[in-house]
Order: sequence, then C-alpha cells, then structure tokens
Amino acid sequence: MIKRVAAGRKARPRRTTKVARDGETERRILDAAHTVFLRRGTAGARMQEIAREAGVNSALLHYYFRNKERLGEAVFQRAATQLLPNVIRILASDAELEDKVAQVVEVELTRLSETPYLPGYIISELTHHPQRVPQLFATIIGKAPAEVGALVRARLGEQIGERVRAGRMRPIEPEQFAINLIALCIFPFAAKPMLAALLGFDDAAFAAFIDRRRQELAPFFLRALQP
Amino acid sequence: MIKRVAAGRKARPRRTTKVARDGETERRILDAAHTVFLRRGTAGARMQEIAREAGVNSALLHYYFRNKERLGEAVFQRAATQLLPNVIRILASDAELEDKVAQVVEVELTRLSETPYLPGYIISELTHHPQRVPQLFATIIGKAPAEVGALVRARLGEQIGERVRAGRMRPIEPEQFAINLIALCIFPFAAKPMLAALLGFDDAAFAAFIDRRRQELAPFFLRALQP
DNA sequence: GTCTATATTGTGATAGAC
DNA sequence: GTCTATCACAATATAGAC
Repeated sequence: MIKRVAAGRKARPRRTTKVARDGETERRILDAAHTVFLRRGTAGARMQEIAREAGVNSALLHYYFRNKERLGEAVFQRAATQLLPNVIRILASDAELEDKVAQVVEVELTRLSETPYLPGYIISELTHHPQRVPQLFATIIGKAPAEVGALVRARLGEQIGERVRAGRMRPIEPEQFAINLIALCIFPFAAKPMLAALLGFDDAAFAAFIDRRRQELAPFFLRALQP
Repeated sequence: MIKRVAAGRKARPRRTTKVARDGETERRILDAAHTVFLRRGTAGARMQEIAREAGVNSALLHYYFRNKERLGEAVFQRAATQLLPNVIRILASDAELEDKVAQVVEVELTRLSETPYLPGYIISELTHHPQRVPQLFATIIGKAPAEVGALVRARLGEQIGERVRAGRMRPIEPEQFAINLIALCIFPFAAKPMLAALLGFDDAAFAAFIDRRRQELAPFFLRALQP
C-alpha cells in the first residue's frame, strides 16, 4: 500500500528544468520517432536522432518507451492505424459498391497526400518483419486479421454477386477487386521516389499528379468491371 | 613499374586453403548479400550474416567489396535490374499498345513470382534513400532517368493518341497509364505479408492467386480504357 | 585469396544527480 | 521528469599470417 501524503492533492514534482504538462513530452517523442522511423526505417533509425528531433535527451526515450523495439512498435501501430482501418471500414460497410470505390479513392489519396512516406514505410516493415504482422494487425483492428479478411471478402462478394446476376458487372473475385483498388491508390506513393526520378516530378508536380488522379481513378476502376 | 617474373606466365598464388576459380567466390558473396539484404533491408543486414550465408569469413566481404555501402549498392543495382529494364524496354518498344500491356503483365508476374521480396526491398530502399535514386537508376539503365521517362511518355502518348482519335480509347495521360499498369502488377507482391495475414494466404495460395491474376489482369486493365 | 585476431567505432541502454 | 556521464556490446573494418 502506498502511503498518501497530503491526501486529496496530487503529488506534483517540483519543476527544476523545463517540464511538460500532461503527456506532452511523450507525444513529442512519439511524433519525432514517427518522423525518423518513417524516413529511415526501423533498422536505420537512431535513438539519438529521434531525441534531437524531439528536442530532448535520448535517456528520456528510454524513460517513456523502455527501448527501441517498443518505440518502434508504437510508431508502427500509429502509422498502420492511419492506413488500414479506414479502408477496411469502408469496404465492409453497407454502402453501395460504387460508392465504396469512390470513398476509398477519396479517403486514401487525401490521407496519403499528407503523409507520403507512409506506404513505403509500412511495406518496408512488413517485408522485413513478416512474422510480426499478425500480432500488429490484431492490435490495430481489434480482431484476428483473418477474421477481418473474411468479413470484407463476404461483404464484397455478396455485392459483386448481385451485380453480376443483374448483368451489370463482370465476375471478379472479391480479393482481386480489393487489391486492385488498393494498389491503384497506394502504389504511386510507395513508388514516389522512383516517379520523381523518372518523370522529373518535384513535390508540387507530384501533388498535381495525384489531384488529377483523384478525379479519374474511381471511374477508371469501375469501367474495368463493366461486362 | 611492376617487375615481371617468369614473363608470359600468369602469376597465380599457391592454393593453401580452399580456393575458388574465376569469380566464383565473389558471386557467392553477392548471392548471399542479395538474400540477406532483401530479407532484412540494407540497414538491418549484418555483414556477419552475409558471410555465414556465403560460407566464408566476413573479412572476405571487405576484400571483395571494400565496405558495406558498396556491397549494398551492388545488391541494389542487381535487384533493380531484375525489375525495371524489362518494363521500360517493353513500354518503349514498337509493339502495339495492347500487346505491351499483356507483355508487361506476363513478364512482371513471372519475374516477381520468382523473387517475391523484390518489390518490398526496392520500395524500402527508395523510400529510405531517395537522394540516391537518380544515380542508381542512371547506372542501371545507362541513361539519365528523366530521359527514359520522357522516352516512355512520348511513345505511349503517341499510341494512346492514335487510339483516342480513332474513338477506340478513352484519353489518359501516359504517366497514369504506366503507373496504373505497374501498380497492378507489383503491389500484390509488395503487400504480400499483409495479404497473407488478412486473407490467410500461405505460399501456395498466394501463388495460385497470382496465377489467376495472370489471366485476368490485362483484360481488366484494357477494359478500363474503353471509351 | 582466405583465414584469425583485433582495432575502432557506433549505438542502445543504464546509473545517478538534480 | 529531465539531464549528464558512462557502460557494454554489437558491428564494421583493418592488420597480418598463411
């Protein structure tokens, strides 16, 4: 049992150096870690660089996150949370299939325009640590990954089936449907550095490219499904 | 000037331990490095692991490649050479547009099925070292990257233009054309670990998935371009 | 060319003062 | 909670024998 001194009053430490309220420092560190991990990858990231980026000493990183591995997991989960749950929610929703396509395009291109390094980082981590994928996914979406897959597959399969029977759509496996859509949204960002070199895109040109894409992509995709 | 002893005869060192003829050891090391770098990424790869994989001592890696960075570059160039030049050659060729699509699908899915880690590795490296991209590309394809981009763009643009004027195709920028096609080919491999978790694919199921894709992808893509 | 042994540096992590 | 100082070890790189 912990002895309470001055019961009813929160025990606050005296501020001898700069001290952040609430979880502000923790957040600053996580933000910095996010930046550095996305730029360098988990293996290439340096605790020292994160500390500098956060404006604190590297000992503090260990104070808040214990070690590099845990900090890396926190960053990965935060990053993956920005990428996956939205798509899953939309694809599993009750919206019309055509609306789902438009929504995925809109949501993903918007999100990725804000954090263009995200796909490269996620793909990189998944490729280099495939064994951790199931657990990480489970934490992010709160269900077993295979369960989510089955849900999306069933829901999409149903909607596709309806349209095929009505002669309005060509048969396609729901998995292929989902992957094609996601590929078209994500790949340009994952390949951004390559496109920059090959097509001479700077950031502005790339942004314009994506904006044009925002208009064209859903119709492009839906035409491919016409009977 | 180096003094020649026994002129006319190549100076060969005595074999005291196991010695490989030709460039066999160098090749073994490069193969091992390829394996390890693709699995762990450049930053995560360990010279020691590469040496073990190659069945030699790590000092030999330095003998042949001087340092880790150069070894990494050799691997990257070798890897990128398996992925890029084929596509570029096909897209810039004189073949009919529809045939180009079929060829790219066929060539890429075949190549990537053999080395599924490749896209994840390339994307990872590009993301984490964007500044090195132009030079690396220049070495691989023997031209300035932007030049290649312009070439492909011009050739595709011309072919698309013909078809649009003939009312056989919907207008699309050549850049979007190329990226959509490449995205549909490469993304499933880059996202393989994610798909494995979400859809419960093991290697055999993934291979079957790709085989079905091989049939469907070109028609799918071409339908999207119909007027 | 290939090895063993070792130097040198980089980097994650902890101790302890404040 | 935050810092300075330092430890311990991992990893790259080199020297030199064979």
